[in-house]
Amino acid sequence: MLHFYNTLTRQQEHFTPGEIIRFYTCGPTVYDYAHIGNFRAYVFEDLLQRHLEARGNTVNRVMNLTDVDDKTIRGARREGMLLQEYTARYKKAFFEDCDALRLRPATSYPAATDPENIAAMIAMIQTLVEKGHAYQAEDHSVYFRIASFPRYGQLAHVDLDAQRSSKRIKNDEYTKEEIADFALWKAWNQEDDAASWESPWGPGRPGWHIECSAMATRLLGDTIDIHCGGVDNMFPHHEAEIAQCECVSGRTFARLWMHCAHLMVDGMKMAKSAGNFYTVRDLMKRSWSGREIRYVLLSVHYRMPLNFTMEGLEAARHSLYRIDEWIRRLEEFIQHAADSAPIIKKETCFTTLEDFFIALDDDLNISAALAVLFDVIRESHRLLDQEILSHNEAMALLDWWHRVDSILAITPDSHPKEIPKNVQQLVSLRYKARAAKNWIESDRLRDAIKAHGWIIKDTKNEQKLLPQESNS
RNA sequence: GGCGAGGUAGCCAAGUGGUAAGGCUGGGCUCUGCAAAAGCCCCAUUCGUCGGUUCGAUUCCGACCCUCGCCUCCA
Repeated sequence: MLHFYNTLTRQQEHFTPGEIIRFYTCGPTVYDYAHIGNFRAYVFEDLLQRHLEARGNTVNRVMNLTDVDDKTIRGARREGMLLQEYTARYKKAFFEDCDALRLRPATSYPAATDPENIAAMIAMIQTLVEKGHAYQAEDHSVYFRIASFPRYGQLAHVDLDAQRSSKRIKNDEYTKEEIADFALWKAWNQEDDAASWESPWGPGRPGWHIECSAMATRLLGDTIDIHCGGVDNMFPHHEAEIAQCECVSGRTFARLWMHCAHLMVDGMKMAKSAGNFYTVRDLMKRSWSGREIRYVLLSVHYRMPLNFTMEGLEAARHSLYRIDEWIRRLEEFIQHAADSAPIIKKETCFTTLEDFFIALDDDLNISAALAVLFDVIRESHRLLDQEILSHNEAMALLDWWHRVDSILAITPDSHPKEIPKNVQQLVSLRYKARAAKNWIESDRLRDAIKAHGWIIKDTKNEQKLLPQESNS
């Protein structure tokens, strides 16, 4: 039974999936490399999708790409590039980073500037204007009339009347009926350069919120099952999406809203000025691998603030090695051990395997799920040590692991690195040295091999070579 | 000021009205010529503080302290 915390109701609710789960996730604004805070949200969404799929559901997930807004226009201008060229660069980078973090691709990645999306946005705005939910102001921009949608503020539990009287908000936009009214269509101005589309209200570009509303409903229908994002998108972005969609369709926009908490770095908000601002590629340059970054982002419950540190990455690395070693040992056991090992009662061991998935059913309780994994790892080592694990049981464990890893996606890359010739030579030299019990030479060669990026593990009758973790 | 999240061992982090999962670090041991990114074992009388309810609270209630986030376009 799936159970998720719904931001809308502030409660855990049963989630009953339909035939296809319609899932919308707010994607990046492609004006720069996405940072690990952004990716925390995407990893959380990936975990959710993978778990839903592991539970046998079909997920139709849409992630938008915001490729026109103030920042993209400014960036293109600064670099003297066309907007499309500029955003193409960061779209490409975004997908590279997604691959590095092993994010499952969404079903589609609509971009705001796709003609069919611009058309959908204009159609929505038109309907809103016709129904009296929107108006064109003196500056030629079109705004959503908050006063026409009493439920506005419901998701974030924001009381707009209180906001209105707040001193913090300066009424410096005189053209809007109310300060909180937000732009649906922004009239063109000089600084927009070529970022302009024709509309019934004159040339201009879409507002941010209408993008998501139009793309979500165009691709997934009026009512979607799950809508995710970071907490900071709750207000006003998601609030605005609800207002727009529900005023157009008259139906509930999203049944379930899920928001992940912020990521912090070294206990502080990540900021370029604080020098603690990381992109995925920054970390990979420092030789952290995608799966290590993924593990850190994955291993803290999504509704808890995540404190990202180098120590955390280090811990992730060691945890992953331990998992690697366990898989390696199981595989080796299956290969080498004939089915002569004594059969023990299967049922008495590993009764907790399903608990991994049951933990995730409970609002993605990843900590409890990982605890199951590590318990199983320890227990199977014990049984292997005692030589009472059966061949069949080892196969069953490996099978289980494949199901688990279809969610976690943390196995090392399946293509082992080619061992360079010079390293192979050093290894064979070391073999001879060891046969002659020349330990000084053996140790020297071990260091030499390590300098080439390979770690040696001596076992009873062979030298095992393992690549030091690098970008993978 | 308004709204919200959180304070559990050196660090990260689950959880429950009945006496504290898991990971990392550390210590011990096994293996090893020595090693190791190997394996096993051990490591919180205690869950921010102070009261209350209770046979019993880390878990429920109240107050207080601290940290963090959002409050109009930052995931």
